[in-house]
Amino acid sequence: MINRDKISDKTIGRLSQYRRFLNLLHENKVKNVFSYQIANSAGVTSPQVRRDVMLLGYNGNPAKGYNVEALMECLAHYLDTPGGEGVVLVGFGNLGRALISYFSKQRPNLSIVAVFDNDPALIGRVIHGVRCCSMEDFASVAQQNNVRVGILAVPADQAQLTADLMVAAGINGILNFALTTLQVPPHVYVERVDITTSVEKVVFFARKIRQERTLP
Amino acid sequence: MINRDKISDKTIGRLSQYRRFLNLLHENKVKNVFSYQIANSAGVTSPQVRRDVMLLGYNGNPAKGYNVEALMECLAHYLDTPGGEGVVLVGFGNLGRALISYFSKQRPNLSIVAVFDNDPALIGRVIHGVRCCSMEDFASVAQQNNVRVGILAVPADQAQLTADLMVAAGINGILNFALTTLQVPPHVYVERVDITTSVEKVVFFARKIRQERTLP
DNA sequence: ATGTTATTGTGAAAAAAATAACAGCGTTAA
DNA sequence: TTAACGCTGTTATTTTTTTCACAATAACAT
Repeated sequence: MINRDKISDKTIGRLSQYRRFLNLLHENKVKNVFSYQIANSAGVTSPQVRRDVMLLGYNGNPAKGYNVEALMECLAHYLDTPGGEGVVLVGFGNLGRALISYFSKQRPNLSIVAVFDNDPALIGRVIHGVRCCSMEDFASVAQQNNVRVGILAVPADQAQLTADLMVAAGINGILNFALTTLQVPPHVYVERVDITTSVEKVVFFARKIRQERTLP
Repeated sequence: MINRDKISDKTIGRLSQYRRFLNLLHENKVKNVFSYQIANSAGVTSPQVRRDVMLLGYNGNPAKGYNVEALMECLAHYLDTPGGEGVVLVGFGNLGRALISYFSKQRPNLSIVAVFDNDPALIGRVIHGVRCCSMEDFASVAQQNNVRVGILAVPADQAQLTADLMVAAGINGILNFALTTLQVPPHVYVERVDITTSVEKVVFFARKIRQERTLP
């Protein structure tokens, strides 16, 4: 029996990464893989991979490593929602469009059910087969499709309002690209992608490396 | 003297977030702020904030809290490159354009020096005052402008090649949006923004919350 | 059969991060 | 002037996460 209780944020992130590599292997008809190979592809250590895999309850083979298909299946069973998960996207700007094309290349388990924007000029436009709807239809579309996860790609000043709409429509997982910390009830999980912070981190550590290479 | 040595990735991320809130306060003419207010804005705890601020070497006042301007200055001194940092962006697709508009609203300390793409149809196009250049000019532009940080917003199959070009041109900090783990020399810092993984995390934890609310 | 090899699975140790706890101290108000 | 208040600065504690280390083991060659 898998214990899904005490699993951390970080572990899920890594499992998701491992899966991408496994997909690649599977496409190339590779049958087995060692922990250090997975580790290498994800930029982590091999004990880390073994430990993460242990959580899944999957057992590898000391001589052949992990069976690619079996491990993929195990990961899918662990990470994916049975029957697939529908996601809504709010914001049909450049970022929204970029996200749509990310998803169009995705596995079928995750699909964008609908895209919304409050700019009348954008409503009705189609990209990658997805049509932009008016925000007025948000609650009804989300509820009819039983959507639980929303992606927020709107300007910061509309983010909280949009998040409130999402929560009211029954969504309890939000991926937030807006440069704001959202206030949401405790039963809503928010993952934030903060591009400004990411850039500042890169700038800082890149500079730090340069300084360390120059001085000592 | 500030000790920049043993600072972690996560701390820098938080400092960057604090700064955004401080900016907001400053615009609103707020003079002082308490640790718990900063904590609240960034979704962390107040001891965490005090601890992070401690690293900067800045001291607050037990009765008034932190002086907004002084703390901002301290953060700038710590995080920013004196004279500003120029950044190059590769990839003029939807994501690239979204990033350009993110930056156009940014503080002047970070600026996009140039944007590149290898699609001839895009070269010469201008967005937010930034013109798209050919990849052929990459090395010369990057070196002439002394650029150290690059943003990678190209499809996965071109990511490694582009990263190699960046490294060859003297860049030692990369923000990678492509769905690949880059292989770079140890003196190059890579920060990855993995949208697929982020979505899968949200899906997982949203589902977990639903299950925990239904069952017990 | 059996020895060899390279890997897994996992408890134990170490490291890192977050949290708690509280002494010390400006400020304010009496 | 002084007492009360509520916050900061910092040390200690706890929790979480990662790494280490090695016994157990399946496959393969001999």
